[in-house]
Amino acid sequence: MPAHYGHLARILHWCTDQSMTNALAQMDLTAAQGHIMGYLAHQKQPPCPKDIEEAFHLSHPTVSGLLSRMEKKGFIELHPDPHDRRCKRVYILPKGHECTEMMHQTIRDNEERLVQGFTEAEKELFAQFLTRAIDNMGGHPCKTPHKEEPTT
Amino acid sequence: MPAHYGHLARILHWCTDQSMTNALAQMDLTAAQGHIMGYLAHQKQPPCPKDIEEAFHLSHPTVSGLLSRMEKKGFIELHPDPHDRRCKRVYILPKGHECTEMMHQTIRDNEERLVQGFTEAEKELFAQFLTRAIDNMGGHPCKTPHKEEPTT
DNA sequence: GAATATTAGGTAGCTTGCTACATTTTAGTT
DNA sequence: AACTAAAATGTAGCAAGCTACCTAATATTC
Repeated sequence: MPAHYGHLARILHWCTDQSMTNALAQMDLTAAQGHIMGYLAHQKQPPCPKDIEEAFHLSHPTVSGLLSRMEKKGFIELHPDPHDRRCKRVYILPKGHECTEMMHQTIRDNEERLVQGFTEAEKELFAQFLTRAIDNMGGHPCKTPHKEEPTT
Repeated sequence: MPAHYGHLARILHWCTDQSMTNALAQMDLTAAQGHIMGYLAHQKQPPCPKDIEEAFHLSHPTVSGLLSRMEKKGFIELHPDPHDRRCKRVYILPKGHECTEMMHQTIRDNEERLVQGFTEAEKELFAQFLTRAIDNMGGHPCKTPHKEEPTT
């Protein structure tokens, strides 16, 4: 039995995820809520829950629950869209804005740390290997899971 | 911004996980329940819930819930340990045994497929890169997450 | 031997994921 | 204009993770 690539990939993913989760916990955000904050910060217009569902491939009850908890903690506000009374719009409050730079810094730190001691050639090869392995597994069928998510 | 190694690792992990989850679903097992079946099959003695908690780093209420649902579906049976009335022992029923070879075959298929078209040297290098990246991230602090788990 | 500590497990209640069904509003058809 | 189809969200209820607190049985200690 050679190397367990799948298992190694799981562990590596777990490491980066853990790092972000810890950073978010210090701001009173759960991992899932942090992912959504990251998405919100990248949007030009306040998105509606439907947009979030599609970006993260989540069901609408899941998004609904996440947003209401984030609203309760004062990170966002939900207001009905005046042009379409079916929709709500998600607005970031100041407390929410404070999180995003912290999150981006965490991502940058992780990326740097992950390939610490790699030569430039090794970095390139590593990325190629990961990409080829993903392709071999049939790519990411649901387009790109967590597409807009700046996490990890 | 170079390659997002963390993100690629997440996607690769997702691919292999998906493959196992689909295989398990055909046997009326959820992913978490399948992981536990794999563990049970590798034990010499029928373990108690406590052993499972430690092997998978899960809380006892979580394990308790999983086992009771697996028992309800006829994959396992729980009997009190005659030597220690605090403990229960988890016994695999025939229906449970049917799952494990299928699971192992799925793992073998995934591993092979993942590095399809890789030369032997490339395989070795890939495993090294993954391991080095994990080390750079501080390893897997909680010893090895999902240690005994043959899944992925 | 009796009091105390540890250990295994249960229960309650939370978050985050899901599906299925109901509701409301907009869009499209005739 | 009225009817139907589609779209956005809400609600109910389940799985799987957690923490916190409780009970019962074994181990330890005095």
